[in-house]
Amino acid sequence: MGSDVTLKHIAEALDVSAMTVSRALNNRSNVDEKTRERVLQKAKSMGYTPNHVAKSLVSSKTYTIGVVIPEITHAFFPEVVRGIEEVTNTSDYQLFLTNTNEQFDREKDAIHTLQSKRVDGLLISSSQTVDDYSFYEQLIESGTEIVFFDRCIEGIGASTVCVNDRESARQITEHLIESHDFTKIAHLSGPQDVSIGKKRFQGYLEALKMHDLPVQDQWIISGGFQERRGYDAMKKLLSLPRSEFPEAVVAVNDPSAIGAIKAIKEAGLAIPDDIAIVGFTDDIRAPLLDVPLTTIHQPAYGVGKQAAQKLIQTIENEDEPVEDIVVPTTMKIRSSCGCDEPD
Amino acid sequence: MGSDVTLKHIAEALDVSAMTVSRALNNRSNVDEKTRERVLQKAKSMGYTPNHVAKSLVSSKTYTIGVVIPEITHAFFPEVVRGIEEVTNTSDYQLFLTNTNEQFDREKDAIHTLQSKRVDGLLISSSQTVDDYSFYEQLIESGTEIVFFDRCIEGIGASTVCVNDRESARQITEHLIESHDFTKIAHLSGPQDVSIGKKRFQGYLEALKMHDLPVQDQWIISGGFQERRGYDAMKKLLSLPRSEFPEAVVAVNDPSAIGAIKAIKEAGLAIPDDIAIVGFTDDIRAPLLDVPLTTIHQPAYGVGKQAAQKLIQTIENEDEPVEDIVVPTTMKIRSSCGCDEPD
DNA sequence: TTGTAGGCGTTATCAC
DNA sequence: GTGATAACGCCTACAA
Repeated sequence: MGSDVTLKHIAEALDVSAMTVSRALNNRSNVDEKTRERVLQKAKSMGYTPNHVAKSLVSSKTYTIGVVIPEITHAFFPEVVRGIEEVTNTSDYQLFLTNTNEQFDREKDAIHTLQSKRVDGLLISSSQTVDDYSFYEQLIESGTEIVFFDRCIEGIGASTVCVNDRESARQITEHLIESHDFTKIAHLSGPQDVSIGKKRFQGYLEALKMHDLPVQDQWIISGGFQERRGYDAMKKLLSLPRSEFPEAVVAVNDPSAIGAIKAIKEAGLAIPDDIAIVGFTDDIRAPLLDVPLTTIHQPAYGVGKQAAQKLIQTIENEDEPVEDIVVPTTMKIRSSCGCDEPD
Repeated sequence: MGSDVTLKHIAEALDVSAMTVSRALNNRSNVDEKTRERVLQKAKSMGYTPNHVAKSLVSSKTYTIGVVIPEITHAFFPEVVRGIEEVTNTSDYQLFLTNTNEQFDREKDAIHTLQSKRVDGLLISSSQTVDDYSFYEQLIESGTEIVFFDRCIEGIGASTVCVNDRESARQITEHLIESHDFTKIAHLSGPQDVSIGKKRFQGYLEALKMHDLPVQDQWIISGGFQERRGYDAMKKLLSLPRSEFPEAVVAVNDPSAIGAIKAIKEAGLAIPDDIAIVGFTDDIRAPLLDVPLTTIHQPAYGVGKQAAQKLIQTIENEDEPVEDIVVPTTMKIRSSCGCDEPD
């Protein structure tokens, strides 16, 4: 509910018009000071709560943002949401949160509903099963304000906020090559329709290329962003003849790496001695693993904050330009790559 | 946005009344089948999106639920949210998520805004700084539908969904007493205005009492639910003369325990040999710590699911009774209590 | 400074 | 089976 006291009720109680009450409550200048006070007091005593639904109908502005994330239990996303909140909280927007569970169908449904609720804009991180950019293109064409974050679709007219995925993936792969002299490096990849899946894969390839290492198809296993997918992908890798095992593995993200680690252990192999592994995210669990995970730290909070800021500017500013915002990462060297743990 | 096509536009294009369009779109029975099809097709081709804001104004129902949580980065809560989502997703409610950062002021603000947006109901887990139940009482009295979860306020007319905090705290404290013969057991407590703070403390006291152990004020440190608070509380405990150190510590939750562990390590002490420790939550990190944490597993997903179900029933059912729903926990014995790790 | 009329997009209701 | 009208709670625009 909310209260069922309306402007009209207050107006009748005070024997003025509803408009006067509205003006008083909204701090308009053209109200007699005494009237205003009478109104304010009455509103309070009657327990009035403004009805934003009615306001929104008039103004066609809801002060509401739809946030679409693929996996709320991946710790990265709650941290992003916290960043988003930090911004929306001070600018008086509310957040509709929808978790798509990595299902594109659920994502589409959610977005439709959000549109029916007339959100002012959308903050989207695509699910790993996207297969159809045209859905987003239509959305954008129809005037929906969107900012993508993390799992971005670039080049279709919406701003994006991502980390420098390609460079970071290259950097961590190069670390394996340069600091540990590995030449046999596998990649547990993400879906190639999703920006981070593709870019991290590209970064991996780039690193190999820059060091004249051959690309071996059997070491590129297509997996996904969840622990389970990493586990399955690693299993597949471990089904190769022992002599063809890679020395190191670059996982598309930390959950995937954690799944892979499980598979490695189950196979009775040691990390990093038999197989080294690195991730991407800096999951809350990364430093706590038996063998702490070397990974790329992503500033989730900052991603959320920037995405929210950009969206609100886009909403409130006619000619806010479309931008691809890149936020920098830092490499976290721990011991799963073969380094001695610092600290 | 959303589209700016309205019923009226479709009606004009088809030369029928807006009512007919409305009826066709809402699958009412009294529409000619041919008319319906014409409408459906036109609506699609014009890119019509129903305006829920207007609908809500008429029906005074928004199909929207406000979720108020104190700390989105505590992994327990995202998991609860996932449970909530599972229910709301199938019953077509949307979720307004607000994170109060453990600040009661922010919580009150958030709830007011949510009321202005005319949510159909509220799912609340109080912030640790609550100091004023009357706020909730007024809310409930004014007809707002509320279900509390985890951090509950009982006995003021709203349903609650909690784990059996007191029994669980007693059980894990008794484990320290019975399985490890500890007699000197400290408690890092939570705020006593918050249900779980109070009940877990009571459970701790009960266990001591049942085993005729004296309650020592110096071993009861008032802390909070965050890692930082646990750290500070433990520091305080460790400032006692060495001879007065407890043998074991019962922390109010896992984040607090993890903070405390940090303090213990910094003091150069070993877990569990110098000081044993147990938590409450079964945080995602608990099994991964150097010394895996013995704790109480709370079925977060189930808590969310039950809370959402109860709220929706309360919303949709005039005379749904007020209930205090208890969901069972399980004790997770790991090694921080002094046990050998199983498995 | 205050009030009146009209409309935002939808639906309930009653008439045809 | 369909349409006209009024209403939901509020605000813009104009008038007094």
